[in-house]
Amino acid sequence: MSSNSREAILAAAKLTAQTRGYGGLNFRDLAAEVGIKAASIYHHFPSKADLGAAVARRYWEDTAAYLEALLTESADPLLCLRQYPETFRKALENNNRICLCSFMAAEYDDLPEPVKKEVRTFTDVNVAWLSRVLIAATAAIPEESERRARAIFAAIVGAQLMARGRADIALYDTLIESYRVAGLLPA
Amino acid sequence: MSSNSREAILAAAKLTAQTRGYGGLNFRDLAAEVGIKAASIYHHFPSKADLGAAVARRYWEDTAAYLEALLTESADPLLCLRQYPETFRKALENNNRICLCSFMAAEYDDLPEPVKKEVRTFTDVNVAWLSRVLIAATAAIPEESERRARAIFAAIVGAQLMARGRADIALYDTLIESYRVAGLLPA
DNA sequence: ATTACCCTACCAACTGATAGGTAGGATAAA
DNA sequence: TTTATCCTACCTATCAGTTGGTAGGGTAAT
Repeated sequence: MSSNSREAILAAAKLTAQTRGYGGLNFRDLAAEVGIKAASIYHHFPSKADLGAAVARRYWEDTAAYLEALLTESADPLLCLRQYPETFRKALENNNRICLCSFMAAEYDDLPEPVKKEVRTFTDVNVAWLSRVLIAATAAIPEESERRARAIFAAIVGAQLMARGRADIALYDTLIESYRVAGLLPA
Repeated sequence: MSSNSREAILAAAKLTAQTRGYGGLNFRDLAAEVGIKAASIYHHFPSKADLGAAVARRYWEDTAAYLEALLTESADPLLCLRQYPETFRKALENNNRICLCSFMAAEYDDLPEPVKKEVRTFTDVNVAWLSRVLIAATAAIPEESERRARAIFAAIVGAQLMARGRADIALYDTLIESYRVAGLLPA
């Protein structure tokens, strides 16, 4: 445990950014949540941009690990695919939060370049995983499955955002169900 | 012409909010764009919350009028439906902006109640219009078409957000095309 | 004695908001 | 037709609070 505070900062920043975005992050509140002073954060992160990038990076790293574990546990790729929307549902369950990178995608113009890069990678990780699972589950050709992977990802992100705007998880569920009915997601 | 500045403020605030959100709005920059002083904005809007609500309200009013005109001009509801994604495309064309209410949906927790209300109405206006057109175009039952309307709206919002995160309008186009292929949107 | 970690005490810049005033046009009573 | 009164639309000056960030010092473990 080289640094407990660093991890605590990262965790608190993640939760805040899922509710208030990158612009909503501030050192004082963050420090208070962790139990240190604002200036002490600078010992772990040289600037807000660095913190933001670290948070976004950790976010896609965790996502990648989680999705990988899903595939390892289950032999059935179709089952994995059906479970995918559950990942985004969890954010809503956690106090009507949304995906960190969805929020930051909205804030894109105001993001420092290093943060932008990590946000982009989050999308890449998700699309790559979906595409891979899609190929395994439906035997589609790579190019086609990549297009479909992107469509699924975008649709789910939109569903999450719309559900947040109503603070209504049930709305998210019906949207996902509608995607299945329409044929965007496997039934 | 009771007040030209009021309209100018509304127009400038709309553009800014589409790029930086409600939190990104500030009186000084806004005033500078309009050509007046920050304090003078208070003559037209009692508070930032009032300004935000007025901007969001004007936004859905304009959208409602535009969509209504679409229906009036064309006799074919299916054609209207096919044109719908074009509305959201225009925001991206305009300097990689997104729908004001998508951004504000992300910021939902930090929004004053009056602003929240107008943001919700924007969704209602869009879903109601889509539902109506869907019924006319596909002869579906109201309940079913409402579910589908919501799905279409959410998917398009997601596509717009994803395209912004890459500053890539072509990505938006391929996503919409994928929705058609998948059967979410009419081909 | 060096490093990791955290502190107090600042700072300049910026935030929404208020107080109080000015210029000019409309209205209406004298 | 002058005078008094009010209104719209803006101004300057200032406020208290918050922001990201810095300087420099303390302390405990290695």
